[in-house]
Amino acid sequence: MQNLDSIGTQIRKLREEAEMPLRKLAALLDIDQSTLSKIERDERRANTQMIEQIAKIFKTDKEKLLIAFYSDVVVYEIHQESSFSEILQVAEAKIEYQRTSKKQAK
Amino acid sequence: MQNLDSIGTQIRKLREEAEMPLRKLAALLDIDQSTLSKIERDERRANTQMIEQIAKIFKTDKEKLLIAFYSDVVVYEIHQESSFSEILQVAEAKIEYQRTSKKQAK
DNA sequence: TAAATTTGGACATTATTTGTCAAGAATAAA
DNA sequence: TTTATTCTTGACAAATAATGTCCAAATTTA
Repeated sequence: MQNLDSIGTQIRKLREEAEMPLRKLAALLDIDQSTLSKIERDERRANTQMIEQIAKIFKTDKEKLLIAFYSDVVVYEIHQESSFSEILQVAEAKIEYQRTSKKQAK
Repeated sequence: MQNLDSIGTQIRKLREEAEMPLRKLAALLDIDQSTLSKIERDERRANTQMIEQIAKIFKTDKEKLLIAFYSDVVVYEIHQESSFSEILQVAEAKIEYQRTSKKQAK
């Protein structure tokens, strides 16, 4: 199954497996080390450019990281809602509908 | 199946079915009419308190409106991503995991 | 202990969201 | 068509949230 670790945890694991200090990864990403520390502990959000750079640095699948990243975003938005399962179903149907119809569903 | 109209469209339909002018609903919700106009056309976001008030005003199912609202939020966050289906799957698994485990998944 | 690494918190800066207004466009009524 | 009503648009300020930066404290490693 898919990796259910948060994007922060996945980044930290990649970094630790590579035995790279946080300070160094922060430098590569051109962000403050305290910012990266917070990202790895899910106190701040990464952005997609960072995810892409991280995938390159650790030679890992960019798409998997992006899935971890966006699923965290989705969880953050709806985790408190009891009907989360219906919400996700409807969201999927909406996206599919937008994709398949020429005209944009407004 | 569920209603795939955007939350804005659903609000507008409820209001028009009740033959209530936008101006009046805006007053009931205590927001500017231009703000409501934008919400109905999905240019601005409603919030959950508005949704709840609207459900009461038009005596409709609050939960269905909330599902429309949150699914729009989710669509907005991930619609540009090709792996949206996987993202939603992982998001659901994450939420279920959080719910079933005593300890919070961090 | 000393060195290196990571974390926490404060703060300024920037970006995004929200509220408000007034004028213009569209629609309906007279 | 004129008038009245309703709705939309854009501009702007105010409030809120996100981001970048610094530095000292805490933690971990050697």
